[in-house]
Amino acid sequence: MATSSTSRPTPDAPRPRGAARREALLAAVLKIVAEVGPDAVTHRRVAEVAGLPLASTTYWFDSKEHLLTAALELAAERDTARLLEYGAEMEQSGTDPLDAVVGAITECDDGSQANRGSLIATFALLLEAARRPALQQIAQRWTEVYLLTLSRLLERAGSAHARQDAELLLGATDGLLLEQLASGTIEDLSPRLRRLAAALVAQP
Amino acid sequence: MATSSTSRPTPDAPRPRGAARREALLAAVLKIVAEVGPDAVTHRRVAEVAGLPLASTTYWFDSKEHLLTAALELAAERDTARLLEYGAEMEQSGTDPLDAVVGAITECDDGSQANRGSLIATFALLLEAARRPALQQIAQRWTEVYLLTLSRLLERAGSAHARQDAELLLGATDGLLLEQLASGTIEDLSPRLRRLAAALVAQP
DNA sequence: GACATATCGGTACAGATGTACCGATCATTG
DNA sequence: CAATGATCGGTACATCTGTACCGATATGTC
Repeated sequence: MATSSTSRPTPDAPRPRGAARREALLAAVLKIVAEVGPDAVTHRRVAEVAGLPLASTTYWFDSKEHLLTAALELAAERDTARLLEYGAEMEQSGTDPLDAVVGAITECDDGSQANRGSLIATFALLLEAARRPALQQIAQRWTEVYLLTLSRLLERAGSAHARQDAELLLGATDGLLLEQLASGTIEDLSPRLRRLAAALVAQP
Repeated sequence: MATSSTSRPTPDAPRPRGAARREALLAAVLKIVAEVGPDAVTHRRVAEVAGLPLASTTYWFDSKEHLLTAALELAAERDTARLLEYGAEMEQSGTDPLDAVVGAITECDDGSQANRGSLIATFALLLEAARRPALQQIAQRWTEVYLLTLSRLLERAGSAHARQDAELLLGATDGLLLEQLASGTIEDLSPRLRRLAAALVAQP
């Protein structure tokens, strides 16, 4: 057995031999979620997309549930890592804080056709969290990292209620993105978010 | 055959005999989506939840796809009807426009435990629309009704860019609700939305 | 009343599904 | 080198899936 509890091999360990397979399987899960939906994630399809035998899915992941959980974890980790890096970058360079705020959001979550798939996957997995307590912790940490980064930038931009403003800004972004996905429209959100950020910062 | 094209019997018609069954099936779909997820919507489960024989599902709906589409349509229709009513009410009574704006949103989409289920169903179906063009039209009309109602109220409240503000406000609401669902937290969004609305209206 | 049609309920079936199992192969340790 | 355990790949199986079918019943029209 390679993994009994949730995602044992990845975190620390000196990377077991088949770790590449594990990652290929997770990548396949995310791809399928994005292109077809979470209900299309079956052992056979995951194996096929990853180019691996069926049994590899049950070897590396105890169950389908585990497969989905690990995939959300991976997506969240990647996203937060990218965001933290971006945040540090913006704090060092002298970029206009308001630009940095909008950039921090649109950088990761732009509505481009290329990212549309992974965006759908993200929302789908977030929604899964609404029903599985095990995933809620991941979702919490995820939004927490976003809020921390945003509120720090907002503070530099002169916001008197940086935390509250960050919450509203992040919420607006997620909501607008979801609406765009649902209605099939594609527009640049930057101007709107900039207007929102400006309005919030100007508020005493 | 009772229904060949998408949702024939419901719109006008003198209500065919088995309409009650049709509605019971749709209600069952929404219930399942809310409690377990869209992938749990199977003919057998729908029939069981609705207390009807299996064959009734294939009789009233051509396919599983049709079943889901009709369910989204129903949810959207109910919601928009309620919103339009609320909007008209607020315009007649002399309610403070800003209160009305926040009320229009929280009235329908409060985060109470009772509504949590239907809220999850709504988001799940919205996400389905991201992948099925047939649903995008419904999603578009849905958000359009919201934007129209909100922007009218915002105009009365003195907003110089009512339409833009409505978009941001609606986006923020959806996003915050989704984040709450995903992280398992339950808080009253009214104060935050009120602050947002005020900030937007104050912006020249 | 009789007839056509809508509705109903039970069942059948081919295919997909999650997962268990088992023997082969590989890397690593002693 | 031997041996031990991780890794692999193929297959089996009970169950669930969507949907088709068919005979029975209810309803409305002449």
